[in-house]
Amino acid sequence: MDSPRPGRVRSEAARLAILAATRDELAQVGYDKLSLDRIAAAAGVGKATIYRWYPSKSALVAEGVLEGHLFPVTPTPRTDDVRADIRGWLGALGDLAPTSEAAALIRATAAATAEDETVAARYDEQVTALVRGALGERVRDAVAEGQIRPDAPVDVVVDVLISIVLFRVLTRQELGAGFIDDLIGLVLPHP
Amino acid sequence: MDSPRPGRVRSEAARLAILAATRDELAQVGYDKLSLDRIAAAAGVGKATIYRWYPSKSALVAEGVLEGHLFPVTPTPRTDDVRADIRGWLGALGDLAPTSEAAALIRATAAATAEDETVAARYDEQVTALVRGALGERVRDAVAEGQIRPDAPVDVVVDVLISIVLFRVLTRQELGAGFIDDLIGLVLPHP
Amino acid sequence: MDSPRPGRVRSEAARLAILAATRDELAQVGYDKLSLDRIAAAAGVGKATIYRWYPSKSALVAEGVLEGHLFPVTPTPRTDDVRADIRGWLGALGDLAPTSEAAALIRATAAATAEDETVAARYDEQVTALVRGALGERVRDAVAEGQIRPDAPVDVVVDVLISIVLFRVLTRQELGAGFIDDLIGLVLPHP
Amino acid sequence: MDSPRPGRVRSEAARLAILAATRDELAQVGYDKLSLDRIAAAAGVGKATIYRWYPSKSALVAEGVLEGHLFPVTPTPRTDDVRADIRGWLGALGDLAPTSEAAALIRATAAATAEDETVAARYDEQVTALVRGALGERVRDAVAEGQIRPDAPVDVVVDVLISIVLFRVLTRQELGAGFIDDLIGLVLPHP
DNA sequence: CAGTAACCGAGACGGTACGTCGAGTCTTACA
DNA sequence: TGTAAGACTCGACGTACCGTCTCGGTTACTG
Repeated sequence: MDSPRPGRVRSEAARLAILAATRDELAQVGYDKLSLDRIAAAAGVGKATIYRWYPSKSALVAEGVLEGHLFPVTPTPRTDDVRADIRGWLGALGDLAPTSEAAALIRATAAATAEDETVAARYDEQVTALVRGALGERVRDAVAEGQIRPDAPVDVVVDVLISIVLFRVLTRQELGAGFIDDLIGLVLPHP
Repeated sequence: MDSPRPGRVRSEAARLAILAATRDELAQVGYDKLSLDRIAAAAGVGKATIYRWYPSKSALVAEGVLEGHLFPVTPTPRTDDVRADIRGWLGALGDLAPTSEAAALIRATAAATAEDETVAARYDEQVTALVRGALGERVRDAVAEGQIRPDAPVDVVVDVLISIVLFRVLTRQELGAGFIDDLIGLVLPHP
Repeated sequence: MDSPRPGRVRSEAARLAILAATRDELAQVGYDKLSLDRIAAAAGVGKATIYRWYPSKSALVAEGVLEGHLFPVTPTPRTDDVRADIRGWLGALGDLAPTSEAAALIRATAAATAEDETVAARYDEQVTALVRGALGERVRDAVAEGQIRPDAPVDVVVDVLISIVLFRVLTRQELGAGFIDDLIGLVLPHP
Repeated sequence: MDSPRPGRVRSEAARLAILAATRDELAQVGYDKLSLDRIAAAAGVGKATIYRWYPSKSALVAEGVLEGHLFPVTPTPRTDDVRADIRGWLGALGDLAPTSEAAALIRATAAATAEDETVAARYDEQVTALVRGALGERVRDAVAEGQIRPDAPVDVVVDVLISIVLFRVLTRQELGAGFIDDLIGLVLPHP
């Protein structure tokens, strides 16, 4: 006889549809006006299915952050020149139009971070830590290679870079080439 | 000549009560959960009186920013040593407990900035510009006095300082003395 | 001696404009949705001017009734035949389309009467009494002329006629020729 | 076959609570001042639940009429004497104090009928038709038994009776014994 | 003929209720 | 037992009126 194991298995399709719909909603209307009714409808999912796994709106956003579905962390291509690399990374983010979907996502995530402490914790673990790791490694290598003054406080440098990007996106200001050059000159000091 | 419009004049008492109640609400529950019903009740004001003057929740917050009722910009006391001055300013902001009312206000304002473009513009004009002006003047004087390397990009330095403070408040991370020292060493280079 | 008080005299133009606008509003949207804001705007009058003279919405409607501006009491043309006269009066009211402005006014007045006791009293004095007087005189004359059975209860006959008209207008039913003929045969009995 | 729609079924308890609260409100404050907020609170029901099923205030009243929860149609006890029966029915309604809850309900329903066409239709189907049916049957039987002149227009007689009652309740006039006797003598003619 | 007092328009005020929408929970039928 | 559908309570939204209250300005009688 078969062992009757009643119960339907969790639908992975539903889970992914929920996260995708959440990301779309976030980008389009922001965190404040996020509607779980709309997300459920767009994902073709019952509202209860969302609440079965995410206890609240902010938990859903946090989970999206955790999954990496929300925040497009641009990888840093690597060359021999650390300043060119960082300039490329900043430039890519700086080229984001303030009206672009990616910028809207960043702003929505920032709003969620401001509103909810658990989202802030998730954001820090899953997004900031990744960027910090990647940038930090690149800068540390550059220090080892002698491109940067050996006493440069690498963690502070990385935090400054992240902060500046976030600030510019939040306030919808451009991140111009001149500003980037000055910034690199300031925080990546020659030996 | 501007002819005074007929009708009863706007009540200044109501205006101030609304802004005060808005500030309280913002600090207590954040931008996302702001309730105009509650604000109106707390201010002893009809809801229509709020909507008569502010077309939306974000406009109300923007007006609060404009009036300077929301954001407590700590003035920079001035000594002979620019690094001590900046260290004092950063330290005062760094001492804000993440749970303090002032920190909650900053986070709420940041959320409003992220959600709404017009708030972002107001924020930039009325808050960032003030801080930028005060810090910029201090740093420029220091450059003139020879405390800082003459080719330091003052505007970038100031933006970095503001960004870092905002980022730390948003992510609810402490702004420790070590971090502050490293930061000052990095962005206020000796000649 | 009794000297008339100084000060500006009441504006008759404003008074008439208010009553006219009230009548228009009543016919268009009914008593329930009557808006004093709209009436004031339509009459080119300040809201306070209305409230200076009428303590409430229902008082305004009552005053309109009193002035005879609201209810078009169709006069009864008189011939030798009382049944033809009454048939003519009923027919004129019966021809009112349920969507006509006059029918809407009657319904609005009925609603006001139902809602407010003072309006009911005014309605009775100023409208019902008029119709009762005119119809009653006509029927009494007919009794005297021998067209109607002498023991017919004239007041009851008149009340029946008024009631039937009001009921039909309220329920938006037609007042057909057959019904009218049967009604006249019933309540205007031959000697 | 009607396939049952998915989803939670409509709560009968909520439906009945809404109708009961509506009846109470109608009797207390009348149609004009009906407050759906108050009804929802009294019924222990969310406002949206009311609006889910009734598109407007008048539709809610219409449904109440349909359910027979609003209008207490006094049944006609039957004896051998049609005039005594009708006199009893009129007397029962005539004894309603103008301030009684039942009279207030009738007035409120009349106001709703005047304001809204769909309520008028419902009222006609569900209330007038019932009374018309019961009274009509009684009168027709009396005609067959020879108590009333055979050519009496029964439908008109019944409409006259209903109209008179409504008119008296609307205008808050008493329905005295003398008036009732005269009325019966007029509309229920002996053979 | 200047004062002055009641009038007027306009419109802001504190409230109440509207009809809609969203959050988070619960209850169906189905798979 | 998980799922889509959808009804439920609660509470906020932004709008419309209510009835009251200033405003500046306009008559028209009075001293």
